[in-house]
Amino acid sequence: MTEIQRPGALYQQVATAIREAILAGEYEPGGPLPSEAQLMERYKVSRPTVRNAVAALRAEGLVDVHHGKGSFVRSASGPAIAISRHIGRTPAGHFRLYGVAVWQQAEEPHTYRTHTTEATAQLLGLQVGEALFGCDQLLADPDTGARAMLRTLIPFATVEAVSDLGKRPDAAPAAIYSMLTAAGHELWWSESVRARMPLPDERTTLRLPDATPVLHVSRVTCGTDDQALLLEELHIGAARTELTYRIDAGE
Amino acid sequence: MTEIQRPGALYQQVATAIREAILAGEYEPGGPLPSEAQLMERYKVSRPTVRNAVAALRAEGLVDVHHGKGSFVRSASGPAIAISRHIGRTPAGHFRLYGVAVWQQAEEPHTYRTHTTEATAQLLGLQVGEALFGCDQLLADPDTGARAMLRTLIPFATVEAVSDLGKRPDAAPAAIYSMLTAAGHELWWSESVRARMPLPDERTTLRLPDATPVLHVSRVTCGTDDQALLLEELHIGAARTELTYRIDAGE
DNA sequence: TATCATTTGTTCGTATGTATC
DNA sequence: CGATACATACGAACAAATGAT
Repeated sequence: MTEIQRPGALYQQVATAIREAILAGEYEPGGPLPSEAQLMERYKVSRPTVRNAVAALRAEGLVDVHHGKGSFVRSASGPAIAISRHIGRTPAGHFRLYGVAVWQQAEEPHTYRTHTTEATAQLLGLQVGEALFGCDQLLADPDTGARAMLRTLIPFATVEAVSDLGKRPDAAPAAIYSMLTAAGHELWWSESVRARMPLPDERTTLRLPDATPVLHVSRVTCGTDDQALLLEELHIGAARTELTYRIDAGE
Repeated sequence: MTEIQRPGALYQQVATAIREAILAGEYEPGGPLPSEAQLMERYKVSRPTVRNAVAALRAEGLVDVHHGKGSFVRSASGPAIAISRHIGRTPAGHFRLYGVAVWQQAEEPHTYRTHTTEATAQLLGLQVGEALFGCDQLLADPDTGARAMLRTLIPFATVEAVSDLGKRPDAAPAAIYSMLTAAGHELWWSESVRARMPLPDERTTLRLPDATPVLHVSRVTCGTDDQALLLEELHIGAARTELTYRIDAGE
C-alpha cells in the first residue's frame, strides 16, 4: 500500500516505488513482477503510465520483460565470465589469455580487406585509409551461452614481414603471437577498455538483453621497435563480464 | 522520402530510418533532428509512434532530447578522459596513475564505517560483515565537467598495521601507497573492470546523459604476504572514458 | 491439435502540462 | 505574451506470444 506522494511525474513515482521494492528484496531476483493490470489496480493509474514506469526500469537494467509472460526482476548474478591479464614475471612472449580458451567459434570466421578508420589508424600508428586485413569471429561460451565478437586487424606491413600470417588471418591470438615472436619480435601490448550501448544489430548477434552495455577491448600488439603489428578488438556484453588486470610494481 | 517497408513494428521502422540517416551523416552530429510534428508528417504516423521511435534511439545513446528544445544527434566525441596504467620497468613501488591527478574534489569527502558485503568481502579476502573504514569522494574534471565517484574501503586490520592511515582515510591513492610501502610492504595490484547501467541517483550525482553506462573499476592493493590491504572503487561515466593498460611481457 | 484466457506489444486518438525561445 | 516543442496522462482497440485446457 505504498502511498505515492513523492514529487515528479506519476510514472516516475510508480517506477520509484517498484524500484525500491526490488532493491529491498520484496520482489525476488528472477521472480515475477505484478502484471500490468495488477499494477494499474495497485497504483490507480492507466496502462500507459504503468508501461512508462516499467520502461524506465528496463532502461535501468533492473527488469526483464518477456512478451506474453510478464516482467521479471533481473537476477544480479555475479560475473560469470572472467577474463584475466597477468602481467610481468612470466617468460618472455608468454601472454596468457585466461578465459578465452574455452570459447568456441559460433560462426565461420569472416576474413576481408578493409582500410584504417580514424580510430584504428591512431591505434596502429598509421594514416587514415591504409589497407588492412580483417577477420571477424563470433565466439560463444558453451557454459553460459554468452557471445563475443573478436575482430582482428592486421596491417599489410605486418603480413609482409611475417608471411605465415597472411595465410591464416583467423588464427587464435596465441598462435599469432607465436608467429610474431618466431619472426624475432619481443612483444608488448597496450589494451584499452571502453563501454558503450550496442546498436540493434550488435545486440542481436551478441544476444544481449535490454540495457546491457558492451565492453569494447582494443588490444594493440607492438614489436621490438615499438611498431604496432596487430589490432584486436573484443566486443562482449558487460552484464556478466569482468576484466581483471594483475599489476606488479616491477623489480 | 525514405519509404518505410521493412518488417517489424511501425516505430521500429521509423527508428531504423532515422538511425540510418544519423549513421550516414545526413543529420549532423550535435545537430537537431526534425521535431515530433515533422516526423509525424514525414512518416505519416501518429505521435505515440514517433515518440516510441525516438525513445528507442535514446536508449541506444544515439540521440539526446531536451525538453522544449528538440532532439539532437549525440556527438560521437572520442574519449576525453584517458586513464592509464603503466606497469613494469619502473622502480619498485612506483605505480603511476596518469589522468587522476587533474581531478578536483567536487564535494567534501564523506568518511564512515561500514561492513563488507558479499562482493567486497570476496575482493578483500574477508568474511561477510567485517568492519571497514569507508571514504567516498566525488571528483570532477574541470576541463570536461566529467564526474567520478571514488570509494576507498580499508579493513580494520590494515589500519592497525599502518596507524597513519586511520587519521587520513581521505588521502590520495599515491599517499596511501607511500604509507603502505613505508610500512614495509611490497605492493601489487589487481584491478577489475565491469560496466553496468547507473541507477537514477547515481546518474544524477555523476551528471550522466541517457543511455550512458558506468565503468566500475575495483582495485585491490595487496602487500608482501599477498594479503589484501585496500579496496578502491572508481565509478565513472563510460561515454568519454578510456582505460588503458600497458602490458610488458616481462624480462 | 486446437482453443482460450492471460499478458505484453503496438497504434491510434485526445487533452493538458511545462520548458524554451 | 505567444509560438513551438517535448512530457505526461487518459482511453480504446487490436496484434502477438505464452501457457493451460
